[in-house]
Amino acid sequence: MQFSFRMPVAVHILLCIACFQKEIKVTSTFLSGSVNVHPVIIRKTLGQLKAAGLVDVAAGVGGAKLKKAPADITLQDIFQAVEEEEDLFHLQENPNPACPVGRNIHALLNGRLQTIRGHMMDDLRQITLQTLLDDLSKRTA
Amino acid sequence: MQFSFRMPVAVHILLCIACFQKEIKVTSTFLSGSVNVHPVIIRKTLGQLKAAGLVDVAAGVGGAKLKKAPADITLQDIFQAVEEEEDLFHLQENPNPACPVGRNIHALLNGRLQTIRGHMMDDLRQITLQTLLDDLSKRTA
DNA sequence: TCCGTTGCAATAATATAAGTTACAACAATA
DNA sequence: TATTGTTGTAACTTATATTATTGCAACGGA
Repeated sequence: MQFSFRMPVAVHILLCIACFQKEIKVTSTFLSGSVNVHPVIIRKTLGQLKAAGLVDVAAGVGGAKLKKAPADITLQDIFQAVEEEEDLFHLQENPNPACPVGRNIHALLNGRLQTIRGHMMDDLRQITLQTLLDDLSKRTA
Repeated sequence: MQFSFRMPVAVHILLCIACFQKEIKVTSTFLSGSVNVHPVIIRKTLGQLKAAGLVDVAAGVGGAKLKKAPADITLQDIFQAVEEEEDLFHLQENPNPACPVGRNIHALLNGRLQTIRGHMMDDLRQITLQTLLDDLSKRTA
């Protein structure tokens, strides 16, 4: 059990845009070739990133560009743009209210799991696109 | 996208055992009634908890008991007993090696995401079954 | 031997994600 | 204006993972 492609794919997309937007027109077909994911998934993800204000996508002519500086885009921004779930774990919906454990299990776990999710968000916020770009240029040097 | 029932269900099971093991024989049928999950799932989960050394299950006669003190069972123990995945996110398997981003995306993300997962484990380790039992008795008082 | 239970396998049902196809709308341009 | 390449969606299919269900052998005590 783990999170899906989405966030990593979105990061990949944004890195490609950051690297190539000055040289070429970054289309969903181009991105599809680098990420190796279907163009429609790319467009859907791009749409979520656009809705989150992270990128601009040219309507007819095509091509995506970053809307913010890489240092101002965090993994938390990206995560929240593409993942809609509020909870880290799926809790069983109908525990038995006649059982003291069943009656309280949600209350016991919810707060604590939300706290953990909050820490995860804090961690994601520490990583910016610029961090990754710097690391990338080190590796390609 | 989120983690499945498993961990919360396992926690529910262990709490029920802790609460009722002195009074009654805690069978998978009984647990099924409180958690509201199919008995076979209960037995499977119980099997994982047994393999992890957290509970003892009586073979023919039936009934489960804690094998360790509630203060010595952490949510991390439970999580690891029932979730086998190593990675938090599913990375795209075949990015394009001809693209500098595609060639390095795994290296860029893997370490950072593992660190985040490590923090999550640290958080889970801070919560013991005893913590939850104390909270539970406050709520039922 | 009978009974309730566990352990396990096989299968079905369900949910979610990803892939695929099709097509309207858009903007540049020949 | 027609053409071209692209985006934005919707509908459908496929793949995968999780949970539910059924069936049955094995176990241990009454």
